[in-house]
Amino acid sequence: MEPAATILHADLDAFYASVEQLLNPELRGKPIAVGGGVVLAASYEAKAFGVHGGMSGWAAKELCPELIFTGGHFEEYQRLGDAAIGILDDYTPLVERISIDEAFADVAGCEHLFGSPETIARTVRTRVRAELGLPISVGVARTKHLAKIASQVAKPDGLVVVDPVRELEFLHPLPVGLMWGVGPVTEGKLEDEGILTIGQLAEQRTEWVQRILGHAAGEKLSALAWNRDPRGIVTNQRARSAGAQSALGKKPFIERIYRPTLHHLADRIASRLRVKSWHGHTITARVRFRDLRAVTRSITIDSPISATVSLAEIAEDLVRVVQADHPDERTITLLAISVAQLERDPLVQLELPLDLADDARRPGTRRGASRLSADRAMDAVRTRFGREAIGYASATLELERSVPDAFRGLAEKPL
DNA sequence: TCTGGGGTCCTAGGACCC
DNA sequence: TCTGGGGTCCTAGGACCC
Repeated sequence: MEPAATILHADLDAFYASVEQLLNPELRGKPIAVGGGVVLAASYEAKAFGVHGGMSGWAAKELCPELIFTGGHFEEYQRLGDAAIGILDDYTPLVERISIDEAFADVAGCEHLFGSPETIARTVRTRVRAELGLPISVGVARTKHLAKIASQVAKPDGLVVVDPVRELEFLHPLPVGLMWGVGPVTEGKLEDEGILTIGQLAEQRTEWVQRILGHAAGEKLSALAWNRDPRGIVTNQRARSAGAQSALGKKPFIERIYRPTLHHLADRIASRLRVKSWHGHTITARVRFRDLRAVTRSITIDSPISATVSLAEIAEDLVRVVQADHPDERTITLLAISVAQLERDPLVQLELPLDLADDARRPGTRRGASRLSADRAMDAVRTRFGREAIGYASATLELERSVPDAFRGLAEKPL
């Protein structure tokens, strides 16, 4: 007997835009974009004009002069996204959330309670529409990869069930760009070889694909082209790194500019880490120049980092290394910090001089411990009175923010 | 007037160790 | 002194995902 198609992939359609149209009936049926300087999400009416996420607001307005810019209901995005995924939880504990608006679920063994996978998918779609007022597309298949492709094919507001005996019939005529892991670069390389469909990719030997795309990517895509996808549902994924970035427009590459920005970024990251008593060992700073070329410098240190000022100082040092290596670059357009090699330290509450990296940088001092204590006091104030209540002077200066902090939180993966 | 923010994984070279 | 091979870690860059 063939294994059954029990994996669901559920994906809310044009999510932020749909929420805005839900909240304000006057926006329904109209081309709208969430965001301003950059389009974070576009309604289907706007997509018909070629407007899409990531595009500058200016370019979007060119394509669609009657485009309405709106948005800002961040709490509603979070609440409705959680509620939609919560409906999946009613049918199976095996739910893997991918982002605010997307999740996989495995309903194997749920038939006697709730009906077939297709029935459950229909029920989920009906409930999301009835209880939340939002359109959601669902794909049902035997593997995650195929379920994901099915939901993309089902959009907007549709359902596609892939019969296990007709998988390749469904998969092979589709363009390679629909595959997980094929972006513009890979698609271009394959097109150069005359490969446009998943079926054409499947015809090639794995060794050949690996030579074109690299060892790992070649092996993975060759398998996926035959719908060989070994991945199961993984619940409660934790982040392996935490970062923050800020686009700056065009700013001179000088300390007076990058120092306050790095402190603000360090503050965001370090406070997130401290909430969960995490710390990290590898710190990466990224600087993007005017031509969008980005350079990174990183360092791995034995002792853990979770104090804001220590993280900021290390990031500053890394940025100074970038500057020394690129003396001709006078303008920067983005700064980013990321912390990886995350660990939870069982000793963290002892307030030992944990920040040995900082101490190593200043032999004979024990400032790391006091920094962490000060941070914890500040965290406590923020817990009671909100993030904006208190902060480092240098980090709370008037920074130009292209995207509000409330939006940033939506993209964060739980630590 | 091209490009926001938070992530994951892979590759390739070099250092270092056995 | 030179030479071999394998494994691991670190660093920099890049592709991709939502």
